[in-house]
Amino acid sequence: MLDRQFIRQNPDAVRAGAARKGVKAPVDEFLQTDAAWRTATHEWETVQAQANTVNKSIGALMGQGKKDEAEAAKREAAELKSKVGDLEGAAKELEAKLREIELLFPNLPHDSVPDGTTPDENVVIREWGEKPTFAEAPKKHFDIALEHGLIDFDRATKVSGSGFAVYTGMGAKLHRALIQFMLDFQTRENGYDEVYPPALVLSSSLVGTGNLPKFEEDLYSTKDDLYLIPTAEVPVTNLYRDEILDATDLPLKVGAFTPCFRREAGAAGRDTRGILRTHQFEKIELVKYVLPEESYNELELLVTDAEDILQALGLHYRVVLLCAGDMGEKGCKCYDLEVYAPGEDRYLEVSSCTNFEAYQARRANIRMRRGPGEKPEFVHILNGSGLAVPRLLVALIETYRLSDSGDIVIPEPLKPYMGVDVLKNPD
RNA sequence: GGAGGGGUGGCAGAGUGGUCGAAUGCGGCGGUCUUGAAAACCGCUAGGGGGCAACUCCUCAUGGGUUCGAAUCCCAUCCCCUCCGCCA
Repeated sequence: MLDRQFIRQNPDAVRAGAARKGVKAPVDEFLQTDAAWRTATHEWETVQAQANTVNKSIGALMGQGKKDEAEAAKREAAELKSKVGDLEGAAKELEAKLREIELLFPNLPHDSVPDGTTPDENVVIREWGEKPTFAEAPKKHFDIALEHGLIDFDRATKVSGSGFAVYTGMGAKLHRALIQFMLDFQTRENGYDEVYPPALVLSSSLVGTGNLPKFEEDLYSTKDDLYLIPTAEVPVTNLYRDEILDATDLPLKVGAFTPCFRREAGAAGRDTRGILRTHQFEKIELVKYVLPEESYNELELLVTDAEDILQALGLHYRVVLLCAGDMGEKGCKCYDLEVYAPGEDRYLEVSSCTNFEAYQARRANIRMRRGPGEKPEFVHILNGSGLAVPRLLVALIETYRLSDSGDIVIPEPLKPYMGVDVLKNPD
């Protein structure tokens, strides 16, 4: 959601910003409805004010024992009442319509975001490490997973259909070790408060983050008006919905591990082998509530917080600044972290770090107050994965499988969690 | 699932159908006093919308209803608490 005042005063800037994302913002519809709403509201309030005055006078007249005058006032009030009802109905209807339109506006890209419509136009900001080299062509993760018995794809399909994985044995343990390591790291080293939120949420929470009403087809829903979360961003961001935070408590940093559920409706047939794209996956999510003037600085810090994991694991990756057309509707500025997977010979997105500015805060009504007597202001909200588990696991086993023996070397930080240094090739 | 109780401002806690957006206390802020602090005393202290402004409207869980008028009465929904049952 954008600031109403801003849209009124800068309709062209809103149109232009949305256009950079390849989205048409309903600016004209907004302006028209907004004007009608304000007119209707004014009319309603004027008559309501009259009615209030008359109603109050009735009480006073009764108190003074002026019965006749009170009766006359009652008749007048009754007339005003029906007028008020009509006007109120009209105003409320327009307000609801305005809100509906408002929720359809995309967020506007920041000035520092490059133009572009496809991933080809994203900009690589920096790379870390080097592409690992192998004596033989490195294996793909699903072959390694089968070789080591880390994942049972067939039984996953039997149990849940396509797009799921059953991690088995050391695969399950590695999966768990990554989660444990990342959460421990972000809470110990980077100052995030750990939270374990529900994986089922009300639709109102999804409106708050911007997933509804526009992107319902991406979500799994239940018969109970609850949705499965597509990311921990949803429950965590909504933690402070309708609250006014104390500015001195900012930045508020929350880290959460959850499963994530996505229908991947638009991605059927893409990345079908292995665990590159599944309907359920696990990740650690980092969410920050910050002062508006700090949010772009906080975005850079968020990116490095997520990078810390990849560096600790010694995995080659790059940081990509997404162009306006590729970053989705909700963000102002977004960096992707892409880890290199040797078997795939490509970079896999394991994190998207986004500054939403006040877009989500406005939808979810999350504000802060700078001091006593100050007006509440919307906070800026940022989030990023830190990181997504399956793709990280892919990069890990593809990077650390030794060509000659087929053994998988466990990187240093994971050893305490794994209890072993190497996954021996069973053959 | 059954029975009962309850949702009021940052918190606690009053509230008779008619100057109640709401007593009082605590907390917070400002002031007097003090070398400074404490204490005491005085004042201020909910959120949102519209309007340049004066001002005005809405909000006492939410949505309906009764009434000229609802925090107050009625109905529905949601949430919380207690007891019983069930359960990891």
